Amino acid sequence: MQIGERLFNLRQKSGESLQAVADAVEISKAHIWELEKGHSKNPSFELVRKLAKHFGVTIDELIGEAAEPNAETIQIKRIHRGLESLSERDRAIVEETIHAMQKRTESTG
Amino acid sequence: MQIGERLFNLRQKSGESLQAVADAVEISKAHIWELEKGHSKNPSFELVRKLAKHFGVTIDELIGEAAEPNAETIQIKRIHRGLESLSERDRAIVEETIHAMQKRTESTG
DNA sequence: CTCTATCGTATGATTTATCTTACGACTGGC
DNA sequence: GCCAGTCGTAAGATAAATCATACGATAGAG
Repeated sequence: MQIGERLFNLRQKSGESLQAVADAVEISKAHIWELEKGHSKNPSFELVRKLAKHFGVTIDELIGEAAEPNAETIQIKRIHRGLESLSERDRAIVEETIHAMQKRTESTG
Repeated sequence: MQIGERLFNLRQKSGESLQAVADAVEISKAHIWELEKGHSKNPSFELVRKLAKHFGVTIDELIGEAAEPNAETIQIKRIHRGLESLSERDRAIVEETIHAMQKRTESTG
């Protein structure tokens, strides 16, 4: 179970500081650290939910026995989150960019 | 969200007393009552998990937050799929693009 | 080199979840 | 009638989560 260890791994993979995830889930960075270190176990359900959402993993992936996602999927999920804050118009631009990248990659290799 | 209300309904449906579910999830009956009455919100994740298991519902059914996909989330999911076919390098570029868009939107209003 | 910001760490304060205990209302058995 | 048990309710105590703050180390800007 060790939520602390998972939390630490997820944070390392996403390359964020304690403060960054603390801000994202609206909690003190001290508490994030305490959770990672195991000085605090049994976080509230609400906090677990926020953490899972922020890291783009399911609650089972954060707490349960499910395997941890690799760096690649974390990057994708982080982008995914960023998309939500964009306007539909901007998202359309992003989508075109991706299509262009795909075509370029196809022809190159 | 009102976990208390859900809890009460589930308990009524199962016809159990406060003490019965308290025993089942290994917690005091007082606390079950406090949760139902809303005198305590934000139970620990572990407790929520036990309660869901005891009542035979999923955590989502206990806490309740079913999200029907709208047009926006559909667009996002489409982009998400596109991301998977990109190289890590290209994805990093996409991410920067999104960040730039976010900043522009922030400053604009 | 110095100043400043940010990193992880850590401690003591505060808030909140959770527990212990007890109450009055209501039952069923004697 | 009374006694014992269980019900939901509630207040007060305790434990634990969460916070506010500060420290030394490190890295970058000037």
